[in-house]
Amino acid sequence: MIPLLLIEDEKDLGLIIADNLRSSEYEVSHYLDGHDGLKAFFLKKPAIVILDVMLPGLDGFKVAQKIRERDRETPILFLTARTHTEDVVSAFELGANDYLRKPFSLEELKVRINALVQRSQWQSNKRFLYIGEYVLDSMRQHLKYKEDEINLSFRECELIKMLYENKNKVMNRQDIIQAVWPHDRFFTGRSLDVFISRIRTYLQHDKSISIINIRAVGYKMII
Amino acid sequence: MIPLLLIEDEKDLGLIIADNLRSSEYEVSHYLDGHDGLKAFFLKKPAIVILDVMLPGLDGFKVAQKIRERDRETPILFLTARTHTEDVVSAFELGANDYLRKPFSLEELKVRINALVQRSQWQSNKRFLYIGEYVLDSMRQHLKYKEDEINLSFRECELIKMLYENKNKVMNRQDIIQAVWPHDRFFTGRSLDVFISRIRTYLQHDKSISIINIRAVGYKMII
DNA sequence: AATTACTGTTACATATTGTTAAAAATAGTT
DNA sequence: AACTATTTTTAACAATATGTAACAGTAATT
Repeated sequence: MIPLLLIEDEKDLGLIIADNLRSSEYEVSHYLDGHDGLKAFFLKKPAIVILDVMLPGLDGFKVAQKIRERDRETPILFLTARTHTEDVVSAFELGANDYLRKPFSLEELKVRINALVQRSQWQSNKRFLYIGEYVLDSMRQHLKYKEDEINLSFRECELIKMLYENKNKVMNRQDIIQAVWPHDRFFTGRSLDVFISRIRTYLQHDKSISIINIRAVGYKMII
Repeated sequence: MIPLLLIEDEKDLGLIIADNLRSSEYEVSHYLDGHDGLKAFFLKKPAIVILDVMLPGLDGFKVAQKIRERDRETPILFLTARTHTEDVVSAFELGANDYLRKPFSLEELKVRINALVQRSQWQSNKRFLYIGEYVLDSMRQHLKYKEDEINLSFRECELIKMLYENKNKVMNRQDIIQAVWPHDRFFTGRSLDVFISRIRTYLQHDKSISIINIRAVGYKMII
């Protein structure tokens, strides 16, 4: 079940949406007011937020803004009755990921929600990562290149996943270590370098993939 | 300029869209037919694809499918005249990232495109700098001259980038140091001069590039 | 011209990273 | 428990990046 936060003041509409989504794979928390909704966000950490623009108390834009101050990942989908494009523009500027004009079909809403959740990192337990010409099956810890399949160890797999999910960004050593060796609090050794070396050789067949070092900072996977 | 591929068979609509987008920051390639558009995709590697559903030759769904067989990253936005939600469902299943119903406002289209491009990995429109006869891949930290490719270190790359982005302007020492050595707060040494010396030798093949010193002030890249 | 301040260049010292092999730890099996 | 296979860490050495020092060269100032 995927936790979903719905903030919508029209009681009936809210109920219908909530009901409909519950019957698929979502666990819906429904709030009628901006303040309550915002509080619930930080409490429940939903995978996605469905947010009405016009709300009593705190309007949808303000709620989105508050959310984005502390969370840049969770997708937000706006529901809007207004038709002005400026609204849409400001919604996107506030970090909205999509919007839907009322009236909308429930089918359409579901499609959008699925799309957003699927590509959001809430699903970072995504099983298959398509890394250049490689396919990483993070569940089975397999790395496939064309017909060849390599068995990865747990940490090898975690490291590749971590770098790929942050591709084209510099990841500093500490953050990588935190992510891949979460329990070793006094990790001082050079295992990371050894693992980097190893996964470089795994990934060497696709020339468009490279892991570069930023001296005294960390690593960056480029693809 | 961000490369954008538009595949739309209605000539006039296509022209209007292309025109409008060109005036912002997009470099639009417009194709009227699925087959041509698909070919163009692999040739031009656009940052985003705008794809009409109904097309002569290969329809939009098939084009998307073919694209997704080899590329899972580039965002695809569908334009559809049909209203059936099933269409939308199948579009998303094929890997579409968004869709827009005709008729739509150009403003809205732009908003959507911006949102998609921004969160896609193609933010690297600054990736390649064309410095005289050299090409700097600032992501991979490579400097290419004709067939030769040099691996740059992180700071070498930053320095070249910094000077090139401010070409023909005098940059004073402190500003350069701030940009390239952001953490070293008590950097007093002469590394900058040494690095300048080094990148001068890297860039020596193209006589039209020079880095001159402005005594007691800083450096200026002339090109 | 002599002095001074700054820059160019080279060589070297040091710190960080790359790579390989072996040791140690862990998990799986008999 | 003993043995085996696998994973992870450590150790050692090689390669590279960066900073420092030294000295040569150049421009400005006296």
